[in-house]
Amino acid sequence: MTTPTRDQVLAAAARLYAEHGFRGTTTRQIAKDAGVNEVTLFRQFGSKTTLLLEALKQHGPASGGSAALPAEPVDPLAELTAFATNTRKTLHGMRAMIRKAMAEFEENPEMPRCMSHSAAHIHAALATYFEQLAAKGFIHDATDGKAATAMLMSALFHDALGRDIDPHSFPQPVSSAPAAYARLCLRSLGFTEKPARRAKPAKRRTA
Amino acid sequence: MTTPTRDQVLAAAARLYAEHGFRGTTTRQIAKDAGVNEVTLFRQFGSKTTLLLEALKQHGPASGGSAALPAEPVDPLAELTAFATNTRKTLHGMRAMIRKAMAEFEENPEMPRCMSHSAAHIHAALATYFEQLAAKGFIHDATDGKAATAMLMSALFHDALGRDIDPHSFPQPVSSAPAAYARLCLRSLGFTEKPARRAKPAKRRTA
DNA sequence: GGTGTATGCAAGTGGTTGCTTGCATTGAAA
DNA sequence: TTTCAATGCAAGCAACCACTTGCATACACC
Repeated sequence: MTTPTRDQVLAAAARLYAEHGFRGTTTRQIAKDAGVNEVTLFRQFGSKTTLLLEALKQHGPASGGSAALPAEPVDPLAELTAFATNTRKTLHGMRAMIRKAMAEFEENPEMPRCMSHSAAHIHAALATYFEQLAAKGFIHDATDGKAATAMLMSALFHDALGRDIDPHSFPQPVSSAPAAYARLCLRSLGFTEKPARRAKPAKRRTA
Repeated sequence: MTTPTRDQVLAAAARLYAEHGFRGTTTRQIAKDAGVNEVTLFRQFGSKTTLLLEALKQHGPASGGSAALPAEPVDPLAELTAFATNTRKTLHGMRAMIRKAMAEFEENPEMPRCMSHSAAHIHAALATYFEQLAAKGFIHDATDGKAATAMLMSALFHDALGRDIDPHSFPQPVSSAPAAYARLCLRSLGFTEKPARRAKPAKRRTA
């Protein structure tokens, strides 16, 4: 069922949705961008709504795995910085689509929810990582792990979505921001940049 | 020039924009909600675009002052918690309008920018507060104050905008979240819940 | 060859949208 | 009383929208 035509249509629909939102995306433009006739859209998907829903399910943020957190923490600051950098970049690449989906939440709640699936995965990976940090003695306890997870994800999310709108509200330059978020997050959990219990010294990046 | 008619129109326009966005807001509906004839809109404002721009300038988030941070820090944890609670509530009340404005940033950059004015005020007040915390010895230094400011604002912003979409990503219950954000933020700056240098014991709210 | 399915093309339908026009009404200032 | 600006009302306009219909074409499978 994955005809090339269908994929072209879904890709064009997802791209146009990210650029213009639901109301701003017209079936004529989708057909033109996909190189097919407009009636083909309705014959294949029935309506504009189901077409765009399918497009977001397929070309949404599900494809990017992007977790990139080690199962065994060794150098928390370096690892969390890499995670933050990676996650911010992924979110930044999808910022237009995320903004549109969030804005249309009241009118179509399914679209942002299908995106929050991937966010939930990242969130869960981060929470697990913090629990292991606590188990290994890198941080005092994990009672605040959930709140710290939410704060770090919020910082990355807001940075990815809002920096081009209001750069003044974010640390400059952008390349240093994820590291700052990671460092503050770890410190908020009591991390002192050296493992408490006996842990291998491991390689340590010079800040 | 502030005829009652004009104000009714602007209020209705702002409310409908928050609910349906730019494309979803029709001049017919604005006129109906404001209780005036549709042609009055065009005679007074010329076009739908200038009307909505004016509506967001006037009924945007400019009215809410809401800073609520003391000039002289005494009990940082209590004060920052109050600030976080207050700010989150304010942002939450405007979440629909903020979402729409952010989503339409590419097509109309002025709308979200006029909203970021008030965010900049809150941001600046928070940064100043952190500087005073450092000066008073509550926290070690203020080198990370800007990043911590951004992180706290991001947490409040993301919470206010995203909790109804994806509640699973945020600390539960919502009433405890601002306090958690404030506590983690202070700890990330080295705050140990008791002033370092000699500071008056002052009244301390029992947590 | 015959059949069925996917697609293209042209045209059209009913509805909505931003915006305009022409004319009547009001109400306050001159 | 006259004047003038603001508003209402009815109608309409041109464009665009999602979606449909009827028919021709192409291509795969039997």
